[in-house]
Amino acid sequence: MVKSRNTEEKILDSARAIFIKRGFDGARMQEIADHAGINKALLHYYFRSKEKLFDAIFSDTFQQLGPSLAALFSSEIPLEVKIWKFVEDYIEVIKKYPQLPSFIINEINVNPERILDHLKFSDFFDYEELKSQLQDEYEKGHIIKVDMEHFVVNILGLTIFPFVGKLIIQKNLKIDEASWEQFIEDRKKVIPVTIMNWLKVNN
Amino acid sequence: MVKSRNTEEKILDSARAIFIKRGFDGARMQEIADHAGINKALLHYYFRSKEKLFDAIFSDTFQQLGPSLAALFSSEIPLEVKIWKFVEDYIEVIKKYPQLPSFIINEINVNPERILDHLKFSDFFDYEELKSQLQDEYEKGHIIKVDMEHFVVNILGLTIFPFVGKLIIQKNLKIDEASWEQFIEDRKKVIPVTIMNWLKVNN
DNA sequence: GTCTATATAGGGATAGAC
DNA sequence: GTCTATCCCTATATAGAC
Repeated sequence: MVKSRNTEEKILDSARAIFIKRGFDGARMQEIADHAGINKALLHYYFRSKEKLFDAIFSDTFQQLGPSLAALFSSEIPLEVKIWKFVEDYIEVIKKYPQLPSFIINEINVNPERILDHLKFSDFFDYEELKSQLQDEYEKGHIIKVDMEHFVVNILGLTIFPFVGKLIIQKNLKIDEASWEQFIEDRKKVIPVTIMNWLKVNN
Repeated sequence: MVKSRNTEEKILDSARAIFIKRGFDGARMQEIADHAGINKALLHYYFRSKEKLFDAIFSDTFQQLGPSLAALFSSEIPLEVKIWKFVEDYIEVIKKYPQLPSFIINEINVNPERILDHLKFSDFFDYEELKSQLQDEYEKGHIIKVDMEHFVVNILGLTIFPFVGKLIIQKNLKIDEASWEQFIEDRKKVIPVTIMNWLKVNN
């Protein structure tokens, strides 16, 4: 029983690593088995098929993300603090799974129906709270008028894009691995500044 | 000869469509053949292997992108005009191949070496020109001091992310297909405003 | 639960007729 | 140049021993 639990976890960890690295179509059950140090047949013993194994790791991975961020964005703290904290937390989360955003984009592109149900933005954002907060700040004259949708897409784009475009950016802007870490660290400041300056009322 | 040219083009068009839709690993030579209305064996007659076919369409696709944008960014027009025009042009280009950014991210993630050589940011940006322009504007007191790297990543992130994240964004922000078109249209304004406000000197 | 061996299918690639 | 038929390998999945 204890043994079994360990094997199942080894499989899940290996499957996650390989699926994220290769994508669903590129992943091989053999490679997952090798990575877990077990036999291919054992994968099918624990999870009936490749599809089911994929579903298992995908749900599992997503339950590890999100929660902390959801709480943050729906909370009653000031908008500016929210932005700074969100970006910092979000970058830290992605750093743990740097290939995850690319992977998700991959799979959604290739097979939307397989993956879309797993994803709920609402785990991350409380839109109504955010929407009324933006409206509120605008009415008080603290910020310019912006659509919640563009606000969300701006923050996510600024935050996520460097991770999904990492190799292209690195190669073309000639940023080596050491500088890259610093570059990401710098974005924790650049992104909130970009957003806050965008929102700032000037006249 | 004329006939042959047409067949080759049909194959390239079909291959592009299927590769972009399914990714390299998910693409099937059979599906490409069906899409082109020809036989599977004919694919191998024109292009020896799946890999070679992939390389052919990839180079080909990229030669269609870029040129206009490269010229724009290295030109001597004012920074603000450059940003507005770049975003507008870039969005228009991506709209022709909306799945292309996801596809590139896919393939780079899964098999960097196969694809990375095809990609040259320098087709799009002249960094030195841009860098000195940013420095120049800063010294004149027109804009705040920003790193060229973050400037580039900001613009690209704001522009590209909506396309790669389309389905997630649509689903979670409840934007239907009709509104989506308008949303993208709106970004032609939102993005330059975001960037320009970010750069604005306030004190 | 875990292994070896094998069934079965799918897909890239080639042979050869026309 | 284009087709049909087929080869052959690879990958998922199952059977069955231990």
